[in-house]
Amino acid sequence: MKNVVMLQHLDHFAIGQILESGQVFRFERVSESSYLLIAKQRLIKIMQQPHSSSVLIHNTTISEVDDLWSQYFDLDTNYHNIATVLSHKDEHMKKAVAFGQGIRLLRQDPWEMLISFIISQNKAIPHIKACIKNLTQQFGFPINEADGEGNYYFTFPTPKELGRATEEELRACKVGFRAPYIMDACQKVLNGEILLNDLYFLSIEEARKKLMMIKGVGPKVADCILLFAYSKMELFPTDVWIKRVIEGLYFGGKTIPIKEIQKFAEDYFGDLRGYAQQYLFYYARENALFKPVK
DNA sequence: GCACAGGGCCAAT
DNA sequence: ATTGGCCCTGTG
Repeated sequence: MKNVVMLQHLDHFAIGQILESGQVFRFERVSESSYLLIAKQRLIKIMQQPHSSSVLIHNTTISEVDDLWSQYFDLDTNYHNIATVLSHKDEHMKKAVAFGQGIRLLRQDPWEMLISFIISQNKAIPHIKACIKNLTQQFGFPINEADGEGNYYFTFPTPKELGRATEEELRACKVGFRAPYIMDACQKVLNGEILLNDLYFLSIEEARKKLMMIKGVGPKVADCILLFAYSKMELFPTDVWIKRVIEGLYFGGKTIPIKEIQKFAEDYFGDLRGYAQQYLFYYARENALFKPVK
């Protein structure tokens, strides 16, 4: 890891909150102020002291920051305005936004998000991370740079690479009943039935419908893909955490159907509901809010 | 040690 | 429209 780039005067950028808010799975926490991240076929180390507006990125260059990381970290979006609007909704949102101060919505790779969120269903985040790591080690290729301690990391396998896997090989990566789902995704992408690059230009409803043609992709998984890869900020993926935190904060703990929760989010958060979802997810999960008591 | 739930979805009723 | 089952694993 040789080249180091320093970014200064970053507004609303906290690497810990960004990576730990459940939108990305290919990272490792090295210390409180240091993370390894695998993205864009690269391995970088990001260092940021808590509450600092400066960030050090190891193993990259200025031109890569301009060409890759600026877009990946959504540096052109003004999060000050977003955070201000959401904070003024009510006291709950004020707390959630303050807690998640520095969160940004990453612009990630559609294929990686597709497979990652197929795997995510009915799994806990550490387990999701482990499965994805297994897949990359089995079917990706080594990134030409170690982490400084001799550990090697792997690219996310392409549709072609992953498409060569048998169901047994996939199950050996601990993905369980999702193995046929992954195979179906590979097949539909490889045979051109799903053109991931075209989804950028479709309406949300059309893109959603396309993604849900893949086995194992339902409404929640499709919304995560569209939010985290295609930057459809007017989506509000509603998982168990979001469902419980919305019910807890806005419906007195009453059980509410997911459809109604989505409608509430649309009316209440408007076009900012993708951001609201991210703050609320991080807030609820980190603080274990509204977990059913045993 | 065992029951349970985890960034849900499918298939059968 | 509703519901049981699901691979696997960390947590209680």
